[in-house]
Amino acid sequence: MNDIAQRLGVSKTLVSLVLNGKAKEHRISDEVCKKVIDLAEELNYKPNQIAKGLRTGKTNTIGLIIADIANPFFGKLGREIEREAALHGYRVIFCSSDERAENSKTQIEMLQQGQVDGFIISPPAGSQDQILSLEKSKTPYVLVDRFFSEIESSYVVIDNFQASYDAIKHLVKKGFKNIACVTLSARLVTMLDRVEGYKKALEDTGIGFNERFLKILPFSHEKDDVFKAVRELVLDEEESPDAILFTTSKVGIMGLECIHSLGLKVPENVAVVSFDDPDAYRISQPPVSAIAQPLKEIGKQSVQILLDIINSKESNPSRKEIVLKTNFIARKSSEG
Amino acid sequence: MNDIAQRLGVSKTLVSLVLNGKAKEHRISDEVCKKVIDLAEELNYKPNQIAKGLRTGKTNTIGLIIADIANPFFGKLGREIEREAALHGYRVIFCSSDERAENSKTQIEMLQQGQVDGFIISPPAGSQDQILSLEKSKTPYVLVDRFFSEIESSYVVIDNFQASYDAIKHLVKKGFKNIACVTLSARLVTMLDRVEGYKKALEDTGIGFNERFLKILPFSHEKDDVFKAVRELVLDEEESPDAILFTTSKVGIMGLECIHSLGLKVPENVAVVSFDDPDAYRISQPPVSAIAQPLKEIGKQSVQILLDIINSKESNPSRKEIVLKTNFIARKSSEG
DNA sequence: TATTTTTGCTAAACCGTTTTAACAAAGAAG
DNA sequence: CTTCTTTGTTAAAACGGTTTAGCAAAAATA
Repeated sequence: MNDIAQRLGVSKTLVSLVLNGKAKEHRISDEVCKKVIDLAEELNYKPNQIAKGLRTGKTNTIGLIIADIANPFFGKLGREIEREAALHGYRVIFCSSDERAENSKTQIEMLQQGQVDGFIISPPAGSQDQILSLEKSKTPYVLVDRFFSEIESSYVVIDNFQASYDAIKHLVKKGFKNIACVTLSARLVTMLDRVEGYKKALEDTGIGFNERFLKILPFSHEKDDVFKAVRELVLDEEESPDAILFTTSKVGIMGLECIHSLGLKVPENVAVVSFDDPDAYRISQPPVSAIAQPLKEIGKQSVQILLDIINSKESNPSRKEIVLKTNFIARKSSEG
Repeated sequence: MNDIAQRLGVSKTLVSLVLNGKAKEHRISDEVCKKVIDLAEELNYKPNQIAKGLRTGKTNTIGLIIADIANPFFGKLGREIEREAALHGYRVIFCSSDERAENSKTQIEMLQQGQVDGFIISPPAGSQDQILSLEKSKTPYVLVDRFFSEIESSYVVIDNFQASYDAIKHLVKKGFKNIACVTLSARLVTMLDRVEGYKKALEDTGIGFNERFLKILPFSHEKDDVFKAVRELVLDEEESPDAILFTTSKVGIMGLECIHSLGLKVPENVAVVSFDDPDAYRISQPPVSAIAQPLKEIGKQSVQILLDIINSKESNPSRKEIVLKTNFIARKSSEG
C-alpha cells in the first residue's frame, strides 16, 4: 500500500479509502480515484489480511470445529459450511476434535486469540464448560448436530426423536416386530433423542419396549464392541430381533460388517435401518435404508445464524433453535 | 499484555521477553520473571496471534487445500495432516477446491495475504499456473496425492504405476483374463500412472492391452457417465470383461452400484478391484479388494517437508519427492 | 578513585492496515 | 472584502504485540 501511495505521490490514507470503496463519502476526486485503482490492479495489490484484522478486529474467518472429519457426514457438512461461508466472504478454519473434549478445548482456545470472528461447533460429550466459556466471553457461536439442553445456545440440529420414530413405524409397517437398537452411550441429546423416538414408536404401535433389544455401546466404540453387541443380539437363542436400528453410520457400518461375517442375510434374517446415508449404504448389497440428514440446509442455516450473531450490534442477539426434518430413504435392507 | 505490565509496574517489553522464554538471554531477574509468569497465569493471558503474526511475519498456520472434502480419502488425510501439524504447534486452515481450478485459485490467493506460512495442496487439474505462481513468490508449499511433471515441486504421492501393476498381477494370478479399467480423463499424473501400470501389467503377463476395455470418463464424472461406461463394458455381447479395475473409489462406488443394479454377481460375473479403501468396500457384499493408501504416512511426511521448507533459511531448499508404497488388500470381490 | 564491564530493564520503532481529526484551498454568501 | 462552506487531501494515532538499541546502576577491574 505504501508502494502505491509513494508512486502516486499521495497518502496511504487516500489509497486505503479508495480501495475500501469509501472514496465517495470522503469526496476523493474521480481522477485520483481512478489512478489508485488502476495502479493497484497493475501491481496486483492484495491487502494484508493480518494487518487488516489487527486494526479492525475482524478476521472474516469462521472457526469450524467438527467432531470427526474422517466421517463423511461431517466431511460433507464441512463442505457445505465452507461453501455458504464463501458466499458471504468468509473463510473457514477447520479443526476435527475426534469426539474428544480435550481436543476441542485446545482448538477453541487456540482460535479464540483473535483468529476467528465466531465458531460453528459440533461439541463432543463433556465439553459443556467450553461452551459456557464461549457464552461468558460473548464469543459468537452456533452448535450443529448436537447441543446441551442445560445451556441456552443457538443451534441447528435435526429432529432426532421424530426420525427414529418414523423409521420404527416404517419397520413395523413392513411387518417387523422384534426391533433392536444399537446406539452409543454418549451423553448427547442427539443420541438420547434417537433412543427415545425408538422407544416411543414401539409403545405407540403396541409392540412395547424390550430392554434386551437395546444395546448401548461404550462411547469410545471400537469395532470389537459393536461386533460383540450385534452378535449378542442376533445369536440369542431365546429371542433374537428381526430388525435393527443403528443410530449412527459408523456403528451401522460396523454392524453390517458383523452381520455379514456371521453369514446372515439382510433383510431375510435381520432387517437394517440406520441414521446417516454414507455411500456405503447405497452400494451395499442389499442397499441399506437410511435416515438422511439435510446437510445443505444445516450448513446454510448454521452459517447464516452465526453471521447474524456476529453482525448484530446488540450484546444479546436472540437465540435461534433450528430443528430440521430428515429424509427417510427406504431401501432393500428393510423390505418385509 | 499492557494490563500485566501496568499492574506490575514494568514495561511491556519485559513481559513480552519473559513470556517468550527470552528472559535468560536478556538477564531478567528470576524474581520479576516469576511475578510476570504468575500474573499471566492468573489472568489467563493468551497473546493475540494476529498481532504477533503481523510483527513476526509468522502465523504458525498451514493452508491445506484438498480436492474434495466429501471424499473420505481426503477427509482422513486431512485429519492426519491436522494431527501432525498440531504436534509441531501449527494450526491448519482447510479448504476444499472440489476439484476445480478456479476454486483453488481463489483459496490460495485468499490465504496468501499473510494468513498462512505455507500450503499443502492436492492440486486440481489445470492449476499449474497457481503452482508456478507459488514457486515465483517463493511461498513454501508441498503437493500431495498429485503433482505436475512439468513443474519441479516437493510432493508426497504413492507409487500409482506399481499399485495398478500389482493389482492387475493379482487378478491375473486369480485367473482373470479380460480385465477392464474405468478411469478419469483428468490430466493428472496420478490417473495416467494408474492406467500405465494397468497396461504394462497386461503386456508383461502376455494378455495384452485391449483398447475396448479402457473406459475414460469425462473429468466431471457424473453418476450417469459411470453407469454408461460400466454398462457398455459388462453388457457387450462380443467381449465383456471378467474383471474391472476402478482407479478411484468415487468411480468404484458408482461402478458397483451399477453392477448391482444390473443384477450381476461379484465376482462370479465380474470381479472388482479399486483404488482407495473407503468403509463401503469393507461392508459391501462381497467386500471389495482395495488398494489402500498410507494416509498417516502421507500426512506426516507432507507436514514435515513443509515445515522444513518454512524453517530453512536458504532461499532454495532442496526438493523432496516422496513416493510411498500402497497396501493391496485382497477381498472376496476378486476371488477367482 | 577512575574506568570498564555487567546487570536489569525500558523507550521507541516497527509490522500494514484503518480511522479520526484536522487543515489548506477554493467557492459561496453576506 | 470578510466569513462560512465545501472540497480534496493528509498526518498521526491506533491495533497488540516483538525487537532493537540504549541507558542507568551496580560490580569489577585498573
